[in-house]
Amino acid sequence: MKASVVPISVAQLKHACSTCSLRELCLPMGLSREEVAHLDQLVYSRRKVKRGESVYRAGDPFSAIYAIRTGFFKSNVIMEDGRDQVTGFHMPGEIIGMDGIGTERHSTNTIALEDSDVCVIPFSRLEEIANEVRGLQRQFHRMMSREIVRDQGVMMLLGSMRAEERLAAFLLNLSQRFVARGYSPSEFYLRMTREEIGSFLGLKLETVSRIFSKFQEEKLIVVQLKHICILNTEGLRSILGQGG
Amino acid sequence: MKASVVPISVAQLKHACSTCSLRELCLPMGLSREEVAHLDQLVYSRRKVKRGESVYRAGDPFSAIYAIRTGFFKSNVIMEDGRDQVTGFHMPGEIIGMDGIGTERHSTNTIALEDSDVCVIPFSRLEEIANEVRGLQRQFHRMMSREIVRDQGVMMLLGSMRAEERLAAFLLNLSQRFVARGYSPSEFYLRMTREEIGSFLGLKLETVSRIFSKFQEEKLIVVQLKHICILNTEGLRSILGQGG
DNA sequence: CGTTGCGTTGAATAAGGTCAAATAGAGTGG
DNA sequence: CCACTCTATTTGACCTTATTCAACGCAACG
Repeated sequence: MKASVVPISVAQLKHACSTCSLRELCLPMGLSREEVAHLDQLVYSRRKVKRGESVYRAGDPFSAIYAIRTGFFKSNVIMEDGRDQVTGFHMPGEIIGMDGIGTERHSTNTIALEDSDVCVIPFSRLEEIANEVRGLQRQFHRMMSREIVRDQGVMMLLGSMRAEERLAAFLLNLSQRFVARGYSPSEFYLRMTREEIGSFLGLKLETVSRIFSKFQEEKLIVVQLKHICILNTEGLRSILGQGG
Repeated sequence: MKASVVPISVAQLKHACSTCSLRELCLPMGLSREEVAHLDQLVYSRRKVKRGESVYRAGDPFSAIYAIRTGFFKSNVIMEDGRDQVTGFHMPGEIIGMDGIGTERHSTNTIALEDSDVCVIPFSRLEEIANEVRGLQRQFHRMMSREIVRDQGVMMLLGSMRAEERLAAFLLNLSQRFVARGYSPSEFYLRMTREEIGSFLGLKLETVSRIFSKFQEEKLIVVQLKHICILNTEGLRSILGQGG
C-alpha cells in the first residue's frame, strides 16, 4: 500500500502523531511510518482540559474520541438516584470516549483530575482514514477490544475479590501503567481521592483508607496522603489469590 | 453506493443474514438491503454448540467473532487460583468473541448453557468487507461500543448496588432482552444456575436463592426453580435506587 | 488563623458469606 | 415404571467483612 504524501504545516507537525513520544502506547502503536503519517492528517487539534473540567459528559452528542496527551482522568456514571460509580482512570496514551460510538451519545462523564491535554480525533474522519489505512483500522479495533477486556478485568475485581485484593490489584495496575510510560513503578502520586478509589473498587472511602494503613503496617507500601511507595511488589501480588 | 450483486447458492441462502429473522437485532441492524447482501458473503458458516461445550476458551487464538443464532451462553474468566467470574450471559442476536481482537487470543471462555447455534464471522473477512460497506463498518463499531457500555453497566451494578438491587436489575435486564426477541417480558426460564447468577452478580448462590424467595414473598415474582414470572415490574424497578 | 476538604481511626451495626442440613428434581439403569 | 444417584436449590444458624456513624487530625488556602 502506497501512502499519498500530503504536506503538513509546521503548526500541524507540532501536534503530529509521528513526532509524539506516546506513539508506541497510543493509537499509532504498531503502525508503519507511512501509516502514522496518515494519522497526522487526522489528529490535528488539541484541547486543554483544566482540573475538574470534563472532556465530555454523559448525554453529550458523540463526535470524537480523544487520546490523552498529558494529565489524568476519571470516568464515571451517575445513577438517577445520584449514586456515582467511577468506571475508570485514564492516563497519557490511552483513548477515551469510545463509549459514545454505539448510541451517538456519551454514556459516561470523563473529568480531568489535573490540568490535562487531549488530542481530538474526529470519529467520522477516523472511520474514513481507517478505510484507506488497513493498519489503522486494525489498531482501532484492537483498542476497542482491549477496552472490553479491561472492563472484564474490573468485573472480576468487583465480582470476586475481597477488599484487600481489590486495592492490591489497583496499586499493581497503576504501577504497571506508570512503568509503561517511563515512570517509576514503585513510587507515584495518586491523582484521585480515597473516595474516587473507593467508588472505582466498590468500597467506601474509609475502607480504602484502613487498607492503605494496613498495607503500610505490613511494610508493603508507604502511604503519605497521595504519595505512594510500593516497598514489596511481590507481597502485594501475593495478596491476590487470597480470596476463595 | 451501488452494491455489486453476487449470486448466492441455495445452501448459502439458507444461512444468509438477509433471510434471518434476527437481522434487526444482530450485525445487520440498520443496514440497507444491499448492505445486508454483502453480509451473506461473509457469514456463510454455522456451528452447533452443545450444552456445556464452549465456542472458544480463554487463550484460544482469535480468528472469528460469532453471532448467536439460537441458544444461550455464559462467558467467564478463571483466575489463577481457580476463582471463576461470570462476565456475561448472551442470547440470540448478540455478538460474542470481540474480546479476542486486541490480543489475537480470547480472554474469556464462552460456554453454551443449552444446545445452541452460532454464525461464524471470520474476522479478517469482516474487516475487508467493512472497508467496502461503510454501513457495516459503522455498525460493527457500534456493536463494540455497546459492549463497552454494557460492561460499564455491570460495573455500576457490582460497584454500587446492594444485593437486592443487583438481582432486580438482573431480572429486569433479562426481561428487556427477552421482549426484544419477541418473548414474554414477564415469564421466562433461566438457563443458568443460581451459582452462575451469583458469580455474575458478585453474590453467593445462597444469597441469590434467599433474595428470590424474598421477592416471591413480596409478590414481586414467582420462582419455581428456573421458571420465573415477574408479577410486578414496577415493584422490581422501585428496588433499584434503594441503595445509596 | 480560621475554614474547608480530605484522610485516618474507632466502635457499633448490618449485609452478605459460610457451614450445614433438608428437599426436590433430573437423569440413569434395572 | 421405579429405585437410585447426583446435582441444584432452599433454608437456618452463625460468623466475617465491610459499612456506618462519629470524632479527630492534617494540609492547603484565603
